Amino acid sequence: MDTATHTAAQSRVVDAALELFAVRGVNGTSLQMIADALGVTKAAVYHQFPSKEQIVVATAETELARLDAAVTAAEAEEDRSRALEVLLSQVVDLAVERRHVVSTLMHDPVVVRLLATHEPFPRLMARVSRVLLGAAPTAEARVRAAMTQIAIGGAVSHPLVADIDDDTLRSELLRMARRLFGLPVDR
Amino acid sequence: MDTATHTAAQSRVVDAALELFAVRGVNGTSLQMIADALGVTKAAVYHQFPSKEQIVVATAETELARLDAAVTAAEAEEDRSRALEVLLSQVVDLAVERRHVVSTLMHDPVVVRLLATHEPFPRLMARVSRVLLGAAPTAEARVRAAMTQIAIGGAVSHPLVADIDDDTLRSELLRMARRLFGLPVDR
DNA sequence: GTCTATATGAAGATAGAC
DNA sequence: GTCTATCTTCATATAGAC
Repeated sequence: MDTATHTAAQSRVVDAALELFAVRGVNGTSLQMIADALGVTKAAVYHQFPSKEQIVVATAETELARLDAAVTAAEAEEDRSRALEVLLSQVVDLAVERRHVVSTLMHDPVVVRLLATHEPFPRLMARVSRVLLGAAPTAEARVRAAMTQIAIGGAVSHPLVADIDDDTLRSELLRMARRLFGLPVDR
Repeated sequence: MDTATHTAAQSRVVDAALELFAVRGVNGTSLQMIADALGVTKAAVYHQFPSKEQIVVATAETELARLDAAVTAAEAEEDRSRALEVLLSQVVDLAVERRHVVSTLMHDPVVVRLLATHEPFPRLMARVSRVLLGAAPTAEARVRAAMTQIAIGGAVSHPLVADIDDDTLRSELLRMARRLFGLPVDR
């Protein structure tokens, strides 16, 4: 999942697109809007990416590179509790840091389809789920894993927490997540 | 929040629109698609609603009527724990029953804007939050309230729980929600 | 309540010059 | 890397007949 293969001009497109996607959704964001945000024409944007879909893929890749790193770190832990702790804390960090874009990327219909069908995204999501599920994928474990992914990713952009600073939000989210998994909460 | 003011033809439009919105998002759903799903022409749809926006409003009203009922029931409880229990259990019921559409309605950019700006939706959302927050809107309480709304609404449509039957999903979600609020879990 | 037909604009995308 | 100009398709929306 390489971000390094992007030129500077491509990165500028991705950054501008991401901000717009977060507010208006992918389908609500036209190439004209992206071009306007960059102060260039549509044709200039098309010179960087062959289609709008490829811009969406590039934004998803950029954001998910760090999720990949987090799940890789978790998988390296032998003890299940430690693996969970590593994944939850890194995912919370990531979600808070990217709080203004994370919810869209998880819920936008276009992105959802991409994450479900376009490798390497489904594979990455399966790895995240595997760590959260543990050995026994009971109904309880699956509901808990689903709630965790959704709750962390979605809560960071909820109006109720809009004026909570990053540090507080991070620690509160982590407390809630640990509580769901029966991990020690205080540290 | 009246659903009864719709004619049969209007209700058919709303039902068809809702199914499409859930899969493709509002911006990804054209009036042509809605018309095709109903086997009529676009003009026939425009005869029922003056604009696409009004269709979106009607779908939101239809779905949120029952959330309104749930929060009204909760507000009638004097004891805070009982109010929470009433709201959580009814919201879980509602979310599970409407699991294929609930996530869209909470996250679609068009609907989100509507819920934030178009009365009576913001008022309803504020009432839900007030019950969940309780007397002291601390950071912890706000994060918990945000996580709860998001987790219940979003988890029901998560791939991980796709093949869990409604009854199991309902009881597991309720267990998780109660755990977050320190309510008794077993019953 | 539904139709045909049409207006008007904006979307994604391409050609080719600078 | 960016531009102007253009193509095609599809969007929302309206007029008026049946």
